[in-house]
Amino acid sequence: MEIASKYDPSGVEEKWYKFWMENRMFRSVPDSREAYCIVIPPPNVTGVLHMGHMLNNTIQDILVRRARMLGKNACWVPGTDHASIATEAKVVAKLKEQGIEKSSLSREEFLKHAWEWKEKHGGIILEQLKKLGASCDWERTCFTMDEARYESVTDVFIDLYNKGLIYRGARMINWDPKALTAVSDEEVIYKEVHSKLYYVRYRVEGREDEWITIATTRPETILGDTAICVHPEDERYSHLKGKKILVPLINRQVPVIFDDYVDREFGTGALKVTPAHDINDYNLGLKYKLEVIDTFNPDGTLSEAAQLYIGENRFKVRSKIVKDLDAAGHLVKVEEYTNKIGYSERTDEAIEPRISVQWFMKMKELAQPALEVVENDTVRFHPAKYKNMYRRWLENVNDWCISRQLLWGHRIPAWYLPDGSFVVAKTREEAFRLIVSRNTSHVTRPEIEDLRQDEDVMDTWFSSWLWPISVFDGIRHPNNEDINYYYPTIDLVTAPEIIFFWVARMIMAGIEYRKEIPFRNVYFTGIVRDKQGRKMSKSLGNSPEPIELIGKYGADAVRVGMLLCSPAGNDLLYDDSLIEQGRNFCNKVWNAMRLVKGWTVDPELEQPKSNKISVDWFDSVLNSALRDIDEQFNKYRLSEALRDVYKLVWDDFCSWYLEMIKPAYMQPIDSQSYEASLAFFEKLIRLMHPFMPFLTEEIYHVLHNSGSESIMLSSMPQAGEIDDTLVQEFGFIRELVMSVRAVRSEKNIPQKEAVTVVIRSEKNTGTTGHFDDVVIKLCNLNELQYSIDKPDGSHSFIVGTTECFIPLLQSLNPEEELKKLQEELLYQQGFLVTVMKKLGNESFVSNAPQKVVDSERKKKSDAEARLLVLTEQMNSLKK
RNA sequence: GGGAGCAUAGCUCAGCCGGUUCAGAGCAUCUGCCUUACAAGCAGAGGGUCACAGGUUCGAAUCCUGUUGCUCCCA
Repeated sequence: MEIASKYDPSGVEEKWYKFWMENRMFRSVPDSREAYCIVIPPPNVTGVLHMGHMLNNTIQDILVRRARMLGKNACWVPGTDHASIATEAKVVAKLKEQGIEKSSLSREEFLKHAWEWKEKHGGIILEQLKKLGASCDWERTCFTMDEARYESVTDVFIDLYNKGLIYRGARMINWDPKALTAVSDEEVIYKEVHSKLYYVRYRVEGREDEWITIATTRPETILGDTAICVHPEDERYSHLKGKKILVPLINRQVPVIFDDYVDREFGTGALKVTPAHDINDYNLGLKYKLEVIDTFNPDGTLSEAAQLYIGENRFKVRSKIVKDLDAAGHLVKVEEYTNKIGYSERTDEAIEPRISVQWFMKMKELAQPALEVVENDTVRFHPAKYKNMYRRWLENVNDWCISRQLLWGHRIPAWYLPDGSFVVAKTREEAFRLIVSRNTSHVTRPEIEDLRQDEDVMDTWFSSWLWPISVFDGIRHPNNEDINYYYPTIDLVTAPEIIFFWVARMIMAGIEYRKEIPFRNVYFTGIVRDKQGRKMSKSLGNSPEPIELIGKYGADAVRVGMLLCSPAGNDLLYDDSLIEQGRNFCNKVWNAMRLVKGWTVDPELEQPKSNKISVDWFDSVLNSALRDIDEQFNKYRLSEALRDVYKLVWDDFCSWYLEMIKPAYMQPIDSQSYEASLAFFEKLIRLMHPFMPFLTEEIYHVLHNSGSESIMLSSMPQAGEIDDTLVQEFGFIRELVMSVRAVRSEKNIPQKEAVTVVIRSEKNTGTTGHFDDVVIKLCNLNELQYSIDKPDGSHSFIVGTTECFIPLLQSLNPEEELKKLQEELLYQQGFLVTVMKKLGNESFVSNAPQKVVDSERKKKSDAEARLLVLTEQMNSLKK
């Protein structure tokens, strides 16, 4: 049967994924083996697969497949995240298209639409992961809002409330006027923007023409001013003690306060204080008991409290009020100014700091143990540099605002009585029982129907932080078989961007609810960027479509290509050529299989010595590589591990071993060499399988003439004995072969034309001779001779410290060669001088370790030997 | 404004506790080959004052200090 000379992944990939699924090979249930578990960072239900997912999930799949082949019970739990804000926005937009306003729907009606949307779009990304080859246990697929997860989140909220770690209160929070919800500090992105600094003068009360000038970037908040603040030691303003200032346009009387918070160098040194709309002003307000006037509505328009511009957008008001201030003689000057403004991560709307009643979670207590486990490497970060970032955040962490004014999410289990008091409970009935049992001073006992549940839902991350526990239902059933077996999980693969949002909080939740870390290692992937270093994004349109890429090159090629250039934590500059490299590698392996598969075996044939030694040599090379690759995996250097595999397969196996062993055209091979080669090949594809699951499965079945076995359930090859001397000896042979090739190329001698090579040495002294037949084959020699005499009329070259000749080959260009030799001679002489200098240095010989001194001595003798040979060669050329 | 990290070949990076002929790998470039597994290939070659300036040391790409440039995180 003819096998195509180009590997075609289409068909192959689908076939094997189906095969794995039908045989439930990704399925994991607890047993006596060691558990290896990864929980997927749940992708957002609104999302589709992007390049970042491809990299991230390729890495997870490699880890899982390898663990499985190492005999562990490997379990990769997939799932998706409900993404409160993003999903709600999608649903609202879709409803709008249908002419339905969100406000016209009840909560239940809206949620019905949201669930419909989720059912329709929420699974797309998981289907796409299958194309990549992801070996998740799909029977365990979870969703952050399915029944078990929903209830777990509710339980945790109640538990933390009862422990006093969750509280409700009025605080300055980050308000998203577009999504109409509070967001946490972590969801605010600060961006540098060009804006203006307005200098506005306020009149001192009771004076006709005495003013104080402040500088502000937000003149629209002037209407909420309740004080002017200056530095207590600022002489420019000390006469204003006890005076009142009039807020422009509305003439509100406000006090002058003195506080060293004010930066005297900034602007005029006088600060307007708007406690309702700035966190620092808010703190000043608390300190000086200032009035708080909230001049904005939730949607960012001005409220009645502003007195002017009521109902108009805050940014429109900014230009209007500037005009009006100018007209009223209050505007002194305007300067260009650059400052940083917070934007909502999800809606990109400018955040409005706002005082609002929200639910908060105390972080300090939880942070401490979470910091410790990372500091002492109980949880290891790869690369470790992220520990710094982690530490800084945890040491300065603020309370977490966990309530959101949205409908799509886990509803806050708090129940209010008509008088505003509340209890936290799972159901209305429980809440009612709690109230009754409390037997508070209610004059009239409330009815159960009077209870009103909190309208808000929780931050999405408040469900994600439980993920490693909740996917095993370990919150509701802390002693179930799954959680006891799979928890703690082993590895987490994620992006550094969510180290605070998610990683840190999972560690906190793990310690709080399992008294145990949630994972032992965190592998941080880099960001996939385009060639110019820009982050890939839909809006820039600089990202290839992952599924198309897989269709064009094959999933294996994409996996290999992306990982090859992506050391942990380093960004990856994506280019199609990476994927081409992956595809070429697949093709190389495919063709190696065609070669080996094409051999005919002659059982009568005795194994030639050259084949025997080639087999022994490659065995050592393979074992050595297996050791190195193990080590790379242990250090989570996956990219380097793949690079080692790539070199082992392409260079050592294909370029050297197969060339050494392959029979002449149409000639049969002996059975021992054939079996050995097959065994090597099988080890190699098993080694490659985690990186390239589809191709290796295909080859596995070709090599085994099919069958129902799967490579993914076979075992990872283990390193065996390494014959160092053999490997070293081959090092010389490799150089010899390369030198002969170089001579051929230089002298234009075609490979077909056989030549003779003479090695200046006694035959069979030391280790020479074992590879003679290999050299003869690779270099197409008619003879390989050993002689201590230099043959006349021959071309010479040096391998290591040994002189070699090709007789009957005249130097085409003696001068050129002489020049080269001269350069080499100079280099060696210079080198010898530096070595001699070291050895002549008393303190070097006495201080440096013996090993180093010995190696310097070896360098010296080697250099001397080469110099001798060089001089001889030059002399003979000069003749 | 505070903190962290990086700077090595045209590009992306490796180089662990200072010491092997240590200045490396892959890609790209150049040269020669359609050699019977593979042109998605084979065989070769060129290319770097290791950002700059000092210091420690017998010895520095590696450790220390400063300078410059870039990136990230936090407020």
